[in-house]
Amino acid sequence: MNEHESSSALLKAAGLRATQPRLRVLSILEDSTYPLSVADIASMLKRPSVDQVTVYRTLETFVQAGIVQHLELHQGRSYFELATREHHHHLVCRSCGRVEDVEGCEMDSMEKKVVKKSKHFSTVSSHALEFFGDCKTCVQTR
Amino acid sequence: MNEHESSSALLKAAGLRATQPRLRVLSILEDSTYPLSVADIASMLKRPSVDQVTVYRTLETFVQAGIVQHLELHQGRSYFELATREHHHHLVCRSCGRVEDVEGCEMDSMEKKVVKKSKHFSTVSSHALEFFGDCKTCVQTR
DNA sequence: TAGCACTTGCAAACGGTTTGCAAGTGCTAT
DNA sequence: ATAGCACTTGCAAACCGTTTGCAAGTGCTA
Ligand SMILES: [Mn+2]
Ligand SMILES: [Mn+2]
Ligand SMILES: [Zn+2]
Ligand SMILES: [Zn+2]
Repeated sequence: MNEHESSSALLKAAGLRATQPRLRVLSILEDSTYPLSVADIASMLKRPSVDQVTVYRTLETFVQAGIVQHLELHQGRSYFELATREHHHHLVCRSCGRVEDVEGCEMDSMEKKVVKKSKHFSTVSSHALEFFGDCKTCVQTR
Repeated sequence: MNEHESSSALLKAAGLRATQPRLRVLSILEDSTYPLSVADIASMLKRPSVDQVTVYRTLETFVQAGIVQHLELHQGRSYFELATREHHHHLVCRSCGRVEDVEGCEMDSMEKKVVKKSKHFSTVSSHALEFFGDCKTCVQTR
């Protein structure tokens, strides 16, 4: 089974039609080593192009199906990456936007403390954590 | 020195003119126990009203002056709170948007680990951390 | 291979935020 | 106290990422 066939199977297993736009978006996400914005993905989809609206809808569909994770890294823009990875966070360059994975989350104990101390909440179901800095390239250029 | 005078002095110390809109926005932030959105603040400014654009510019000015902190709690909306507080994080209700402070940040050691493991970054200057859950009121209502 | 439901493209709407510009106001120097 | 200027404000409109409506297109099933 080649990769096209397996992607197709993945979509069908999720109850989704294996359409051209979906297969191509999935392939782009599989090839990327960092989270991508909708604009990133749309700009990689040429010949034939895929409408940006279709990219939005495809990603939303993938999120609902649990195939993709939606991230809010900075300034109100949405980023997406495959959900097949272990829970992790990101390190973002304030200057160029470069994103690097941060493995190893140690928030479990803190979440418990948060619940214990909270007045208005009895459960904490998730958290968002990003680190910010300037990447070596940007530090050098300055 | 009453509170109006001290607010006025605070602004002047930052090299800012103590205008009516600025004094009123500052007072609203001082009175709030949780971060406020621009819409929140604008809706509290009646008789006479203050244009939403002015609220945006005032908050941006305050952020530059280090008086106010800009938070991105969840997609598409900016929140602001006084920067005079100790570093802390927030617990946000996914259902109604209620926000509660979370005191006690334990990220220092994790930031060091992140830097040590990073390939492309040599410093981490800050982090954003929010916890999400459903507040007791929303859990009950469901 | 035909038919239908699901999916896509296009245009337009949306909502938070930013910008341009003329009118207004706080501050400083008289 | 007042005049003058720079800074600030209000209003209208632009901006930009995202969402929605609808007709045309396409994957899947029978
Ligand atoms: Mn990642
Ligand atoms: Mn707070
Ligand atoms: Zn985590
Ligand atoms: Zn912290």
